[in-house]
Amino acid sequence: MTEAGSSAKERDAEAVSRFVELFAGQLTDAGMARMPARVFAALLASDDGVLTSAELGDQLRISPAAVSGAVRYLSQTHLVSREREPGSRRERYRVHNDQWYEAITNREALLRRWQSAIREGIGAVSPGSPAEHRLRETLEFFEFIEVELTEMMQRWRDKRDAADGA
Amino acid sequence: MTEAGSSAKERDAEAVSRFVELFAGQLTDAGMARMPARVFAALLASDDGVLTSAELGDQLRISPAAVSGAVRYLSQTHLVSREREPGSRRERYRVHNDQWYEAITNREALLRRWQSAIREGIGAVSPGSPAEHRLRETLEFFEFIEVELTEMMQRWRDKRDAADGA
DNA sequence: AGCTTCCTTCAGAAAGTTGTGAAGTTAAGG
DNA sequence: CCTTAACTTCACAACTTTCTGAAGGAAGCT
Repeated sequence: MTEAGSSAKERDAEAVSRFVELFAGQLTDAGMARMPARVFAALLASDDGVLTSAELGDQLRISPAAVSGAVRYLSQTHLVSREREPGSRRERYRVHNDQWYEAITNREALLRRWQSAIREGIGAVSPGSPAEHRLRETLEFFEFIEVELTEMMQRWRDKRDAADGA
Repeated sequence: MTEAGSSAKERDAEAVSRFVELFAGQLTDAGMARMPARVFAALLASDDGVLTSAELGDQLRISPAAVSGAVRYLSQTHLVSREREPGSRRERYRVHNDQWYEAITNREALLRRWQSAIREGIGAVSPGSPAEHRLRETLEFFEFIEVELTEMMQRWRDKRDAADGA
């Protein structure tokens, strides 16, 4: 009876489910919608990082429609990729570490929109006012962050490559 | 008639309002609740970075209750600070660039919770499995980010100090 | 001390969001 | 070519969130 006890040799479905819900909850708090968060967490904890629609619906007790909505969001934001096993109509969803690290740190589009909004603001306040100064500094800050994030991810890739190569 | 035309010498209340709503919208998209976002944007665009409750309610067309809720959130998250002019019951809210840069980049608490959740997950999957490997790398990534963000903000402060000192 | 002004809290109405069932679409497989 | 399995879309119901008006409380001013 090696698998009946809590020998920790085998995957404990219940403990995995607890993790999935816990981590999904954190992601939800951080702003991600609930279903995408749960699907993402389930994929992260899955054995090979791949699950089918049916497996997801089954594990999370949600309808096919909910799975569909969640994976659409996740693949649009590049947190997971969809695959189709050739000669099957079963779709598979995969989480790939390299991909989703990039996805969550790629705030470039967001930062650009913010910068653009701030420039609007600079045009609206009185020239030379403290408000203008404040907004200019804010703009500089966002520009700084944008560059820094890019460099940070390059450092991460280097670190990963070094670790894998060793 | 210098102020009647669009000479851009004066603050254009309507243009400022457009900026406030635009930027607040971006913040809302990024996950911030609407009222806090609007209040924050209004403070950013205000002349001295200070507004009273009444001014905020007036400018944004919202009830005192809404102002109250918004500033409670904003001061809890250190995006604005509250002041009380001595000998007045009028409260004033101030946005201070240095403070809120730190606030929005300080994701330490969040990252810690994520790390802790991931550790749970590592305990739940089969030792030696790809799932374990994936979760361990994820944990490393979050630890990396935590350090990097700290260093990034130090670089920002240095840059600011250098610019101000010059 | 009492009045007044301002802020906060709270219950509830209005608005928004989410997930489901059911119908529709696509493509494999006999 | 028809059947059938799988995914998607859509309308709606349940649930949440949000903002307001009204009542309550704190602190200055006379």
